[in-house]
Amino acid sequence: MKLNEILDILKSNQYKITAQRRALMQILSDNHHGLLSVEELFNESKKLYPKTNMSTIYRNIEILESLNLLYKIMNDHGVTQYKLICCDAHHHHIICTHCGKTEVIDFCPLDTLEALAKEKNFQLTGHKLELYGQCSECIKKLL
Amino acid sequence: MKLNEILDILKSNQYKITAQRRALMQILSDNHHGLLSVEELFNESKKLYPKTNMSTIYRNIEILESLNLLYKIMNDHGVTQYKLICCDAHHHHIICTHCGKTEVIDFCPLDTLEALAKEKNFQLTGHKLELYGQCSECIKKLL
DNA sequence: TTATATGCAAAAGATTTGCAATATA
DNA sequence: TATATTGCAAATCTTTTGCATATAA
Repeated sequence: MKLNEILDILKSNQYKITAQRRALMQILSDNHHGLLSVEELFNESKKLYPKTNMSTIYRNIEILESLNLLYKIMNDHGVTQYKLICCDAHHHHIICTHCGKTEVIDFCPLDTLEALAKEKNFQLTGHKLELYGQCSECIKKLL
Repeated sequence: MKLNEILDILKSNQYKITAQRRALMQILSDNHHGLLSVEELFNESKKLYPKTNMSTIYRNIEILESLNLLYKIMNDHGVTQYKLICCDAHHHHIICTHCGKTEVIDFCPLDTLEALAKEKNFQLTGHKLELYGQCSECIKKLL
């Protein structure tokens, strides 16, 4: 998502645009690479606005989550990582377990999932499909 | 998985069977309901062996994870939850977001996922497919 | 008997909160 | 100016660790 889009969403929800908030949104918006931990978000934000405080990062993550703008996972080491949810169509990711790089997967078995949920008498409200592996660069590095 | 199976795996890996360990394994083994948090594992274990300590729970979770016997997710509230991995065929779950109940889903689009990974030049090492919804009992309760 | 496991308490790490000061709109 | 936001430090919560003691095999 572009920076301006996020800022507009925030504004239209009565949030003010501060320098520290803008820095964090910039980092999230620019990040096409992968998933970022709170600490990474903090460190990157500081590069744009050195005074940023960790509580500010947490508080803004909370806001983004409440607006359903954040995709959140726990990696294999138990670290929570974030990424902006793209505005475009629903999709899934393949995630490099070595460097954290993600790519969008253009596949979703939603119809099947809905049928399966119905079979079990569950009302399906969401689903998660994540692929894990090693990207080509990391495979090279690891050889 | 049955209690004896887990205990056998532990024994064959040179782990001793203590009362607190047995209690935890019992809880995990008996649990066909859903996913349990560390705190729940602790409280349930205490019912079987009151002296059990929280560190013991953590240390045993660590062992089970190292033996790849535990399925671990972070729920929507950021709480880590566990469940024994069944020995039988690879499968996925549908999870009730209200009560935590899980049921096994007999579907996996693995072939497709492998093809997708190949397309992206990723070496696929794993994947996660989880369905979230509300089970029939909870739907009734929530009405 | 010996290696492993445990309890306890302290340490480490992650996240949240209260409050006074600051900055946005 | 009024309200939301931030920084700071303390509080809270979760998880890990060191070490002496206890226990399984």
